[in-house]
Amino acid sequence: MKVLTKHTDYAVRALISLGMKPDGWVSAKSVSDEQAIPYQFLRRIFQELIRSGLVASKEGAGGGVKLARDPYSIRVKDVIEIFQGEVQVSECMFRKQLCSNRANCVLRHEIMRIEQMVNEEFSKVTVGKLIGDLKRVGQMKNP
Amino acid sequence: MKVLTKHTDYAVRALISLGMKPDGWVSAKSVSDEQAIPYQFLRRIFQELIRSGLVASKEGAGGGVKLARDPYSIRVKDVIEIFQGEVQVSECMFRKQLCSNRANCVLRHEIMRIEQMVNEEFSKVTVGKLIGDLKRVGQMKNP
DNA sequence: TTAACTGATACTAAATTAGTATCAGAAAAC
DNA sequence: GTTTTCTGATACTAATTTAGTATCAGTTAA
Ligand code: FES
Ligand code: FES
Repeated sequence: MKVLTKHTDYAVRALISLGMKPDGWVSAKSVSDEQAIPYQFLRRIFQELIRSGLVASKEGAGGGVKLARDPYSIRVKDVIEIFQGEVQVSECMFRKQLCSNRANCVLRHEIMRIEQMVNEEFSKVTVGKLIGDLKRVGQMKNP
Repeated sequence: MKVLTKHTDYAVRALISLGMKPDGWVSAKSVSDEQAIPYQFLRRIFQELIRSGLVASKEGAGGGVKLARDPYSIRVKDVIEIFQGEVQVSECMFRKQLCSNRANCVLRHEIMRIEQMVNEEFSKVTVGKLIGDLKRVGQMKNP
């Protein structure tokens, strides 16, 4: 069971990459090279991030992308939601016909409790925090 | 983002169904009818559950399946692992070349912390507990 | 006017998930 | 002893999701 798809994975890494070069525009090409993400795939990921307002872009030579917001305001949860939709453990494990009182359903409670926890956890992790961690430990190659 | 697949969903519901009729063998057909799960699909799900030792089976007329263990010992986590493998948030968000010190990787820590929490939560929920909840609230049609 | 970019969108490939079909064999019922 | 009711095993197809590619139009700076 894998929770994060490549879309999310690449997107977070691309955002971190941008967050580490806060001045000026960065081309998708350079991020693609640096992070070894397939170029065209990354292009489309950026377009989503741009549409969602996390990333700003500038066309033409010398253009590129950069973070549109404070890295600490960009939560991994936001990225997941852009590419994978709302976290939901299961639509509804027990169908309506079996579960007359949906609002009070105890099973649903269990599931939603877990859902909420996952959401909270992914909300705590921001791009800014990840960059901070990386810098502190000094693991990422390109500074 | 959906965490549980139909396999897991159906399996848990089938296990609850069995757990509610603790005496004697129950045919896959009757569970299929009761829970509105495609028959052949359910057959294969039972075969997995049998192989994994959660369910016992008896061939021939009058045979069928039943829980092989105490319902309180069957965790939803076990079922997930049978059908969807280990819960893992992401293989490794930052590749080896970017992340020299895998053991100390801070990003990995975040991810594994979340992974562990999800696992713990799904470990707390057992078939027995779900049956207890259902009975207490009296929602499921067939007793 | 050319080179380096993004915007938009159509397309293909691979993997996973969901579901179906079939045949063999065991046990009970008749 | 043969018919019916069941599981064991396995092969197959369909649908959906995920991953990745390709192309062309348009913008900007040099
Ligand atoms: S399980 Fe869906 S409402 Fe109860
Ligand atoms: S992100 Fe994979 S080890 Fe650090």
